[in-house]
Amino acid sequence: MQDALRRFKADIFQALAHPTRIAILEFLGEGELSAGALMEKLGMEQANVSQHLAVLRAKQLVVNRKVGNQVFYSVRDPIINKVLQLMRRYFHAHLKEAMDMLGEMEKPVAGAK
Amino acid sequence: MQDALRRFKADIFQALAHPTRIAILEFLGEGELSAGALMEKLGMEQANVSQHLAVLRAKQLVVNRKVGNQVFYSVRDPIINKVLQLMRRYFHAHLKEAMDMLGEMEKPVAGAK
DNA sequence: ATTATATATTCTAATATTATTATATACTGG
DNA sequence: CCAGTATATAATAATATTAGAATATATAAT
Repeated sequence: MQDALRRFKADIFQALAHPTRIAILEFLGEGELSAGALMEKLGMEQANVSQHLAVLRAKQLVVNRKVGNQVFYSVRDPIINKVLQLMRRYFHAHLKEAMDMLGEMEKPVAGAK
Repeated sequence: MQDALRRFKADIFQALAHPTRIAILEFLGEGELSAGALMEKLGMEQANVSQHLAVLRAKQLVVNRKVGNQVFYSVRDPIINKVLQLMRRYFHAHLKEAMDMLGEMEKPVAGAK
């Protein structure tokens, strides 16, 4: 069971582990948005955004409701926003190292990347 | 910049996105441990644990100090523990769906899984 | 010096994730 | 019904991550 719980958490983190999906969640943190609106804000391909939304849906991080032609998305549980908030704090606490990490982007650590 | 920030966050989440690494961080949450002790607790191959530690090190989620023969690890910033705590709350809030998700483990969603 | 112990790295095959392109579905207005 | 708009899915090629086996390095003990 302990292990199942960890797999669950890992799955959620996996869903969070993409800049586009983080952007989506951050935009949705300010309120409900249609898929099209998100696409606009992100400035990305329709199909790509839709796929990332599918990932977030699969892990139930977002919910959607259909209104006529459009599909509106929102974050299911504000805890997720809190997690992202914590990450912001973490980022600021380690700004310097973070910048370095972003700069290199290619440290030759085995198995890592 | 906004985008760099999101890449940074995504990278951290990526590092968290594995059950073994979550287990490692949770064990370390209770206090410093040697690589060997972790290996014991996890019941996994030495090389495998070492690789996961390398990932956590690369993202600076853990720090290590060498004492003679051994290497002791600890969590660098307690914010990470808070994140894991929040995930526990999230898990409990959605226990039922979580169980379902773990049960299936193979929903055919495009781009996902 | 030799052997033993603790930990890290390299290599590799299997698997998963990603962006892109093409196509499909669903709803709306005429 | 037909055309148009909004969104989702499928297929695919490029890339990344994973576990496991083999090997390397560093320290300690004899």
